[in-house]
Amino acid sequence: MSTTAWLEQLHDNGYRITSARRVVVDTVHASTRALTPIEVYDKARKKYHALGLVTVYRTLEKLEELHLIQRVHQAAGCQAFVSACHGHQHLLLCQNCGQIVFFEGDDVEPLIKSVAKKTGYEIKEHWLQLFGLCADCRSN
Amino acid sequence: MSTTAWLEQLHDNGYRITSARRVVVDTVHASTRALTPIEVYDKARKKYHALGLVTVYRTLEKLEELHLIQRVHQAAGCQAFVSACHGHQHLLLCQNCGQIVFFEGDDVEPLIKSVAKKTGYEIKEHWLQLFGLCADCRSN
DNA sequence: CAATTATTGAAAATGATTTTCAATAACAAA
DNA sequence: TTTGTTATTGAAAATCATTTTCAATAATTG
Ligand SMILES: [Mn+2]
Ligand SMILES: [Mn+2]
Ligand SMILES: [Zn+2]
Ligand SMILES: [Zn+2]
Repeated sequence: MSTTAWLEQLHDNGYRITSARRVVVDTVHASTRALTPIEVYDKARKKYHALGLVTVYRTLEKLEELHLIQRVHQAAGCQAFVSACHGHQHLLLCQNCGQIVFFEGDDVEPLIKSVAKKTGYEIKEHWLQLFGLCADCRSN
Repeated sequence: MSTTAWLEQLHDNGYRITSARRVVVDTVHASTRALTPIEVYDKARKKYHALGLVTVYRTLEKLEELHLIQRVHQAAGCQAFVSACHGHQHLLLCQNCGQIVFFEGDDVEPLIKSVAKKTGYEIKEHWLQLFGLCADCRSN
């Protein structure tokens, strides 16, 4: 999904397209790492000096609401965001450089059924996240 | 694992057993829901009025360090703690009442191998969490 | 019991996020 | 294109969670 598609989404949902929003969208969209609001702010400000941190927060909030980005939970903290995955995918994160890859093809259904049976819960949702070292970080 | 075992663990690691710590340990240990520091504080203060919130933070920190409790990540927030699981287990949470159950027997190894192969990552760790409705919340 | 020293809670400090507000920029309609 | 309406902006202040500082106190050890 392109940055223009993100801007369209914003527009279609009644939000105005502003320079501040463009630069936040560009920044998050371009990153293969999860970025915190401050990191987005620092990167984006290089392209648009007048940007305010508040606007970064407000824009991230809207992008999350429209499911264009998603929050990434890590042992180190849970304030960072990445471009959202498409369809049923999960995250794989490099513990060294932060690089993120989505993968699909997990088959947790049998597990879910067995756990549901044992516990009496009706299971509605699951989170799965893998951590490791990317090819680059392994060799260097 | 009993509360006395937790206190022993604290003691064996050079920490003193105080009234404040006892009451924090009791509170977290007794709960089948994840509790935030403020929730622990409110509950524990009913038994020990002089307790300070700072001490709750400090005690939780030590319990986490000794792997007696673990942080629970949820869409609503990531500051809550529960008694830690034993061995290789994962969490199942009720989205309505917050009740927590641990389960084991996931087999994500084949998936991990296949993802490792596709992505070139060396996978070191995984998080899996299930969400749903507990038996009580389903029927009521 | 006495001496040592970790622990305590209050208060202040910090850091992240949210709210308030007046100025401005986006955009729909003319 | 101009114009009017109104969403959006950034600065500053407010709020909320967490951490640090500090002098008084309580837990341990001998
Ligand atoms: Mn899945
Ligand atoms: Mn597992
Ligand atoms: Zn890496
Ligand atoms: Zn989290």
